[in-house]
Amino acid sequence: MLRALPARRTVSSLTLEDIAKLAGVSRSTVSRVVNEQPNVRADVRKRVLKVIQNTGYHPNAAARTLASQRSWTIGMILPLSVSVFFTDPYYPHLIKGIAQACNQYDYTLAFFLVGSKEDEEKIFPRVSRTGLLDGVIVQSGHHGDQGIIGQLVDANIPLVVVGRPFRSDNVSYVDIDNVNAAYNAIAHLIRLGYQRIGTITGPVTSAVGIDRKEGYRKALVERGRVIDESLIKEGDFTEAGGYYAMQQILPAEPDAIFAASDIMTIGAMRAVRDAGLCIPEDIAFVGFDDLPIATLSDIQLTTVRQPVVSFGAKAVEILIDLIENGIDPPRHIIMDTELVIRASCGAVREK
Amino acid sequence: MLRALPARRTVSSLTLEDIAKLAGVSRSTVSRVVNEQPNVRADVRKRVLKVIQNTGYHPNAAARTLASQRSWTIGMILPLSVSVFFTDPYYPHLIKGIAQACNQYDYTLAFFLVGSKEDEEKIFPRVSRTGLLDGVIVQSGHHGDQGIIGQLVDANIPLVVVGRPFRSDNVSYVDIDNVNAAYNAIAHLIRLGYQRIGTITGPVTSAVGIDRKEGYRKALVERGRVIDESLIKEGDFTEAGGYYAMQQILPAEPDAIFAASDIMTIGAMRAVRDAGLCIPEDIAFVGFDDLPIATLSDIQLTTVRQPVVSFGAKAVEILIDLIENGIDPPRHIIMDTELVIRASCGAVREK
DNA sequence: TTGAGTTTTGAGAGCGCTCCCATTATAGCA
DNA sequence: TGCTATAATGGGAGCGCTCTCAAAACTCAA
Repeated sequence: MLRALPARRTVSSLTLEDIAKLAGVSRSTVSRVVNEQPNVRADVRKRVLKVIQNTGYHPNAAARTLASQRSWTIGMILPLSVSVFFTDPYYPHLIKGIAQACNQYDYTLAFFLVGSKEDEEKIFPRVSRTGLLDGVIVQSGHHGDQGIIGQLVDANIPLVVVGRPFRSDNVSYVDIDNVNAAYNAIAHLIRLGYQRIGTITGPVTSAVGIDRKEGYRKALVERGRVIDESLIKEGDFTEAGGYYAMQQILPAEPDAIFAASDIMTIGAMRAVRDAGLCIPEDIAFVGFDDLPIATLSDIQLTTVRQPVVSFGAKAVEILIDLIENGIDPPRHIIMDTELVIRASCGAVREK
Repeated sequence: MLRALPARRTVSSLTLEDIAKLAGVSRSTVSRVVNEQPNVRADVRKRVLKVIQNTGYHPNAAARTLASQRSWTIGMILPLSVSVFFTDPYYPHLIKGIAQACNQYDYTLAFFLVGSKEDEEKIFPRVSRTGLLDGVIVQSGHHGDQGIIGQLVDANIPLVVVGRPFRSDNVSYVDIDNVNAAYNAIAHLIRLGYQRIGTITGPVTSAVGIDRKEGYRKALVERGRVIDESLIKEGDFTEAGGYYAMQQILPAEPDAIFAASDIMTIGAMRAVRDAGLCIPEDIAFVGFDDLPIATLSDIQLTTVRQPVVSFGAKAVEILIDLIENGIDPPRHIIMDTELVIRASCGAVREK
């Protein structure tokens, strides 16, 4: 043999049959007890439970999966540029929401990070192995996620997308109303009397980037304002991207900025301070996310709160629903956002 | 029946047998081809491969695991306080390292977040189900991880700990020399002429907290300095914790601070600025980690670089070694650190 | 052409569970 | 007390692989 086979683990762990023998019943009865099924006499159930307790028996996950065609494992795919994953606290929050919900429903969470082009090509074969996953959650909103979403849909694998994907028919997703959330943020700035409101958008290759920009335009246009393209720059959801975009907007002399994420807002505010200007006196800010960093910086951030942890929890719930009750029709969940008003927009006096 | 059983997925996916029939060979031969074993005639192999390609066949993961006693899945356990997970960029980096290595070796990564006391109790039963995981990586350095580490060791489950655990005999781990790394940082500050060097430690319930503090003491004592306890405060690896600890140290009038993480350094520097002092003129800083945030703030951070992404990659490599070649003897890997000198320690002029 | 050695192939058993169905025990009622 | 309806139990088949072992096919030298 050219290639050494991996060593066979010889863990002599207990089987259903062993427990059955010890409890003086059949395999089937033990199975019923383990799976909390009815139709087992109370005293028998108790006896079996005692043997299980004493022996520390756990059912073999693979055998169970093979026989039941269910793995009680869901996959989480994060297709994203590396820089964003490391700087944007959005992801830890999402992961937390998903992981917690998995704990709660006793599902195992398999984690797939798609960092490179090669990862991208191999992700579908890896994820679609039968007997591995019951369903998949994909974080959308970045380039390159359409491929895997399409493949999963075509393969009829239960799927929930976090953030509405571009082609959203046939796909279940959890999202917020990005247009409306941005609209409200801008309406707030207009109400406060700002005249030259700029925006740092997300990548225009993402639904999030497009929708929040659309909300910005809509709010201005509805009030008869002219859209000044020099007040609009594209960011990439990083601190550095926010800084750079802000530098580009500064010559257009904005008096308020709406940025499509808190982390970009932090970067943009740094650019403003570096230019010797004051926040919010010279330029006011509204961010997006309301993650802990929003209150960590010197200036408390006015920002659109989106329930990121709940995204995760909800995505898991829906996915389990799809797994157990079929993927049709697709479920679409729009969660609420809220404009949290703090100091950076100039509406509140700094303490 | 009281409790509805989950719907049985009726995915009529292909089996080895199907491929065998289509290729006109036996199940065994197809298995050999799939597993890249020798002793298959070249033309037969080609024919089988073609059928696999055309049909899009993937072996069933559960069946394979059941028969081979190997799941090609490893678990990653993050036992930690929620606040740290969200603010410290250490974790995304570690996750990246582990996830990338799993991609590379074609292992699946199962992710377990232990957030609460209940999670803590349930984690071992969840992880130790046979047929689920081939091995486990645990992030150490926090309270409450000793329980799960001990249980895994007792159960003979292949295990690699990231960060030396308290009881480190019998346990494989990946770590740095924290004492020495801190020692070098302090030596650098002494060399620059600072007289009242303080430190913000990690929790003294963690090996990291203890060791880095020990390095601090050692460097000072070796040079005949007296340890001033009012210059030493405990932090919790959060920005807010760094801020608070710094506020407590300020009355002791330090001229330099070594903080046990970059994120705490950021907080501490904020406290210094809030007190109207300048960095590094009034108080110099050395941090620990050298994650991207170190260069993101206004003042470029001098900091001890530890190879976090490599921790993850190395941990996976060692774990696979343990899985394939047995867990004895335990493997201990100490990786290199490096003091990265930037502006915050006063050694370099601010650009 | 034959026979020994080597390579290639196929059949069988079994991994540990679930689920169906047949059988047996129990309860309820006349 | 017998009879039926119902609850509890056990056995068998099968999930889709891997791995061992025996059989078949092939090689090559005498």
